[in-house]
Amino acid sequence: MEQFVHRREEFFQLRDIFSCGQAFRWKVLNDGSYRLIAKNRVLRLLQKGQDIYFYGTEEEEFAQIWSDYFDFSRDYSALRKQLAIDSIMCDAMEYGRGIRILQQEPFETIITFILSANSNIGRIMNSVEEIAKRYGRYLTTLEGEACFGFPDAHTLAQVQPQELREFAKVGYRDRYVVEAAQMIARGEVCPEDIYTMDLDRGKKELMRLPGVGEKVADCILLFAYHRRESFPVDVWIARVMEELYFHRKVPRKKVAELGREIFGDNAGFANQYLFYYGREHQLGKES
DNA sequence: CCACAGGTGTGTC
DNA sequence: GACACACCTGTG
Repeated sequence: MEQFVHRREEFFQLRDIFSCGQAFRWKVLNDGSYRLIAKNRVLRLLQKGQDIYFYGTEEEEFAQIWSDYFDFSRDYSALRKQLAIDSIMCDAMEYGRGIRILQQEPFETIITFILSANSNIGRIMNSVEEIAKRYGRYLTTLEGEACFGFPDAHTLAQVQPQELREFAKVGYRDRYVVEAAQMIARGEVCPEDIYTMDLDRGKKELMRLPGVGEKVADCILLFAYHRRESFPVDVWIARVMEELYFHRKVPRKKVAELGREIFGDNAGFANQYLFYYGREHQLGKES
């Protein structure tokens, strides 16, 4: 019998957590459970109502690794009360009831969000999968499929950009990925240091990496460094905010500023609820 | 075949 | 600092 850990949580839905655009290495299996690859480990998650079963781990590892990864120490009930400032947020939070912001690994998050620029979730997931298959460590085989971890900076630093383009279909982002990995491998940018920086300083540091602009830096800060005040503005968030809050066209930079003003310290959570709600309902799109 | 989606980098004013 | 435009691939 495979080892597992059981938790019961009101605000936790695998579907919401994985399809809200923050993570790319998950898959729904035949029985409706989810397979997640993270931290060079494979986890299988099964949810029945508010009961969540984490297969392939035990209490000690769960406490050490997965508890923080799934943000178990946060009181989502209290967070939701703080964010219930208007009917828009209430609707968005009801729709994305089970969203949690994951605490993912910095290097993997940096690379996957470099790939995310000017792309879409399906394509990003394919690219990341191919990169792991080719350069990552073999972990285990699940339902006949081999699972690989995400490679480290030293490994990706030695890859030929052209190879990445051919195998992983990353397009012109090939050199961004390799050059960013090289800067990190050389210690020019140190992902660990960013944990201790304030938001602006951390953002500036990340933006030294090629392919990392305002939006990607904000995503990395939110999804890897758990900076909940970060407010990434992509095309969806811009549309949702313009349609629901501003009722006019607003420049990206201003949307980010206003988002932080409206939602304060929990702007990142508001952002995720609104993104998920807006994108699923195709809000603000013409025709 | 063509249109469209999607952030960043670069070049121009 | 504001803008236009190129960049690559998948999908409709």
